[in-house]
Amino acid sequence: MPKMQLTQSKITDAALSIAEQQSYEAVTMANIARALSIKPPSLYNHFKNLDEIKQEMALIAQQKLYEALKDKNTLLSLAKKYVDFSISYPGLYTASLRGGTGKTGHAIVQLFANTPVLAGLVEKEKIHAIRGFRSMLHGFIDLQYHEGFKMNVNLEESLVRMVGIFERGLSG
Amino acid sequence: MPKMQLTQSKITDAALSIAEQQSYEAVTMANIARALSIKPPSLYNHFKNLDEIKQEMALIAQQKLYEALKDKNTLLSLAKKYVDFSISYPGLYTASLRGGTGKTGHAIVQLFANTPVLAGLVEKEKIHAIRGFRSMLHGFIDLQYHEGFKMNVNLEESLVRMVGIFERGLSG
DNA sequence: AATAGTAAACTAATACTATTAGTTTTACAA
DNA sequence: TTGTAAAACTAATAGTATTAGTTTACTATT
Repeated sequence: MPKMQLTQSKITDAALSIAEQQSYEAVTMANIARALSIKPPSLYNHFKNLDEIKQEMALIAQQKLYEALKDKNTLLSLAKKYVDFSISYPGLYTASLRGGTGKTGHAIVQLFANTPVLAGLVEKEKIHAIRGFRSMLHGFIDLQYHEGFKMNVNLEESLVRMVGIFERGLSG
Repeated sequence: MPKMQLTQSKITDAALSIAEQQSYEAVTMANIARALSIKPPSLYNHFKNLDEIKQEMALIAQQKLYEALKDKNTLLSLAKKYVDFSISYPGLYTASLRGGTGKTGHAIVQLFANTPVLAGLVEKEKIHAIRGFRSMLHGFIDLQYHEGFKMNVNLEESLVRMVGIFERGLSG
């Protein structure tokens, strides 16, 4: 009954907390409402629907991913941190995928673009290279995710090798 | 009321049809039951739950993927067919991911392993290379999927370049 | 052929999911 | 102080998977 001044930011904060501590699948209207001690319909006074909440979550999750990556400047260090983020915060990583490539998305792409092996390429080739590298990273993460993180032991070695092959393919 | 001799195979066939013609998300107990003109609870006489149905779907979908790939013997032709399959039958491709790496999964891996650029590598390196290549393919597909197949025009070119980079990184 | 047993369907109910309509309450501003 | 608007609510709908318990239909045996 009290008005508790609910805001969009409080809602997305709650939603991100759930994604981070439980899972992305646990981000439901009921769970968000419970975390805020309100009833689900109240959320519709601030967001059109669950999808809009997830859209907003994606933007913030992308910013957190950017923050984690921003001081890295080689393909390997970016790749390692990228994978590390997706393992440490799977819910946040999943959330980050549900948003298009906005401002933050471009900023992340720029981190890859400014890497030694990529910086020298002509624009067109650079775009394809970045697309390929990100595909590789995301695919690596997603396949691990689907297979339940089985062979964790070789995970880092596989990543290092993959990045090595890609770098050699670019510079050679 | 008639008994209509429902079998596991008829159920998975119906489920795969739904995945193929509608979407993987449309694979629900209600939809499967409707396709078979029965009520949802009847499905539980043949499968423990929806997850087991999806498990079985995964095996069959992997077989269909293998069939589509089996006559290809270069990384590029495999990659093109792989992406083609995922675009032509997104529901089937999604289904194929929900199963671990069983017999068919290994058969698919062998197709990559027998490729000219990979066949010569020592076993350990080969494993990492295959893992990397499949990650790249899957990531490429999944990112397109999440971004809604925006830039379809450059899709093929990006793929060709990616494969080129990877091949050069291996042989160089 | 009658009957027992089993397999496979059913109905009804539970507990979730998102969402909408309509109502009440709270807070703030005139 | 009172009116208005924002923000909460309750109640309901339609969808999801699943379970319990019941009935139907077929099959095999006596």
